[in-house]
Amino acid sequence: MESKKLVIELFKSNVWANDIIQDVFKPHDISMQQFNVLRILRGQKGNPANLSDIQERMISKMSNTTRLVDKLIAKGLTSRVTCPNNRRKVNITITKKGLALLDVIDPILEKHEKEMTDALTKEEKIKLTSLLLKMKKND
Amino acid sequence: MESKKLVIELFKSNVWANDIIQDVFKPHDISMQQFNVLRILRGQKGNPANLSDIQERMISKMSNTTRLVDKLIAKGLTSRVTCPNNRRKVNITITKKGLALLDVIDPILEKHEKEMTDALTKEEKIKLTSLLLKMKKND
DNA sequence: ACTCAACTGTTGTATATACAACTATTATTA
DNA sequence: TAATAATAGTTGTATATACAACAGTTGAGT
Repeated sequence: MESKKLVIELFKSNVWANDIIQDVFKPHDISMQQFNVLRILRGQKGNPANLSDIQERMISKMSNTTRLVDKLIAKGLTSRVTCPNNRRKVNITITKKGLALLDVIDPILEKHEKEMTDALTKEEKIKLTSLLLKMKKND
Repeated sequence: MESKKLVIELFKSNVWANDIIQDVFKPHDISMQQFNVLRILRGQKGNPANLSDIQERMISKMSNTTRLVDKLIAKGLTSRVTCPNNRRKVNITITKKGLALLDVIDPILEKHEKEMTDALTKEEKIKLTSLLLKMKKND
């Protein structure tokens, strides 16, 4: 019974968190997944990434990273060129416009992350995080 | 920082749980949402439900419950007739085939729910559940 | 009874995601 | 070196979801 309750609460928590986070991104015409790609690209610090690099670091597995990048390119937030030394690969980089968008969204996201967890003390947040990790056998 | 870590871990936990739970339903050609509708209908104990009844009890909000029920009907798991006393409403009921499917899936789901949380003690499961509830200001 | 608002559900459209088939390129190996 | 396998990414298709517009039915006020 505790297991069932927990699993249900996990799903409810996701719906709840999703609703809040999507509201952060919606005004900037970007999805959470697209934002994650941008963050990964920024983390490359100028070095290009190829598709499998991005996929590895995405939260959800994403079989369709190609189309995700397509959309970012259409918005001018990333660029893509085929890799000269291995023409199967592509070099994906974030543009200045993409970096600027991240600069706008970052503080808003952080504010919402704080607000949505403000019913918990710092210790409770840490405890909750570690229980989630333990559940997934990831600690 | 604890807030950001927690939010990320929430999303990762959902991806993780989704993967496991979807594997439970996939062999039975049913989605988690469809299964939830069936469970709600079974909970009616013979009384029909209309769409808004179902929507209220769904985990995710579902603007498309109509089509979800369409699919269950196509599989012979539910039936739908317009409500005689209020023709705007529909009476949705679960069929014997639907009940039988739930009987098959229930123990499998329960097994997976236990297994996926078996890294936690009973007390930790309860603690985790209550922290999730507290986070959402739902306790 | 007539008009208008509210309710209930359905449908259209756009976007997102999952899975499999496919293309092009590079590496292996016989 | 020719054939085959492995790699990297793209595209097709089906399904899922979100949001808005729509249609039919009922209720309320005049």
